[in-house]
Amino acid sequence: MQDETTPPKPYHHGSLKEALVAAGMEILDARGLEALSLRAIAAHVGVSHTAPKNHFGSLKGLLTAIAANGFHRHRTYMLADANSDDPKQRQRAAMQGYVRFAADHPHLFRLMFSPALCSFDDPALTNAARASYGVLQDIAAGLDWDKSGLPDGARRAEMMLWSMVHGFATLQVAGMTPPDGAMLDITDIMPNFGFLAQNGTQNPHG
Amino acid sequence: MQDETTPPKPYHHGSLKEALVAAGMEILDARGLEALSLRAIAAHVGVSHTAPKNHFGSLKGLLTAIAANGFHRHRTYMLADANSDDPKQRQRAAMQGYVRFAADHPHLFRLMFSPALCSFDDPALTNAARASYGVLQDIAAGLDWDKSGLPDGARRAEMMLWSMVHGFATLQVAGMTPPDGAMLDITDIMPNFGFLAQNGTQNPHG
DNA sequence: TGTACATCAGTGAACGCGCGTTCACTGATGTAC
DNA sequence: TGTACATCAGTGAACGCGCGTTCACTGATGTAC
Repeated sequence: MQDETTPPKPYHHGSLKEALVAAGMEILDARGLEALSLRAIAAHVGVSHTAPKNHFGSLKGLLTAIAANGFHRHRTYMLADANSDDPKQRQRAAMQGYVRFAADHPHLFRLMFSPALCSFDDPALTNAARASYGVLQDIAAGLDWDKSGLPDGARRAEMMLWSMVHGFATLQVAGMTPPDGAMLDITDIMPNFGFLAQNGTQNPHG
Repeated sequence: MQDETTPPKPYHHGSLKEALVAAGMEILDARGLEALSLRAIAAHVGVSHTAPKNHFGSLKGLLTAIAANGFHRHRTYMLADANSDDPKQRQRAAMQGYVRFAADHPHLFRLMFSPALCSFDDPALTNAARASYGVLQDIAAGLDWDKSGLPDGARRAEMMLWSMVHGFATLQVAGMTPPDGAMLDITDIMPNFGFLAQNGTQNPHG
């Protein structure tokens, strides 16, 4: 007795692949990385827990797809203010976007940097990660950070910027702040980076 | 038939608590964080897997003790050159020690910064972590990093230094390096920190 | 236009695994008197 | 010096749980002719 408003659930899902990735995201945000199992994801979509195998091969394949999607969103966060006229503002926004992404999706962020869980042999994942890293690269290129005259100055600047913002995000996600610490903004710990500084935004004295 | 060279194993271990922590360290280094279970640790010591409960209450209690021990070793790594006459060298060594610890004990490092796995309510853990952080604080105090005139300069400098070195170590442990990247030394990405720089140690040109 | 058949997508029961915890217990130790 | 007893430390079987994978299967779709 199936009336017209509740059509029978079709045998084939139609877009199960995308649905599984989306479900994985939701479980990550709601219940964390430890709750992210094949069975949990399949149940969230309302499908047999063996169904994902057809699309992803194994759990690791599904986690890899989720991580790749995460890097796309990560990039979007960093480009939130990409249309701003003010280059300083664009750069600040990218740094803040990196950190905000980690704060909004701490477990996804962890997954994305866990080579034990997702496979960085997968081009979809590495391409997504590279695209996200490209935003950082563009900023580092303008930094003129390394004045030592040594070669590899560009890479040093990139690695410096990446280390700092990644460390900040990681520590924040882990709840690690200096013993007496109030929350700082990422741009407030890099005032020496001329065009990144956001002087006077909080508690200016004098 | 027990000869004198193989005395019977005593019913009481004598120093099971310490032995369990040591076993946990060894399992972490040899087989990783995922292999670190109550049963594995107990088996490594040669004891019933319910025995740890008497000393640690639960798995989390044992992991917390392991993490606390990890922070002690972490501090020791940073103080490797603490007796050097050259303050620059002491500071460089501390940064490098932070990174080297993570490289030598990647899974322990991960555990130490996983509040989901070990309890930061335990004073033994927080004290050990604070002691380790103190080494960073001492370095940051000499940095004169924040020239903005804003209050909280000390905390900004600490957080900057901590973020950078922690990010660098985390990315290295995760196998994340810039797309074309050879391995850099932590001190090579911070040449602008005057007294931390180690100019000309690799590939100086001119 | 119809039919046969290969392929794809999803099912559901069963498997073995390792996990942390509970439980009643026993061996060893320490302490009061 | 001896004895009773409480406490501590470790045992080993059993529990229920959730996991990823395997397996034989069935429903749906697409394609060749």
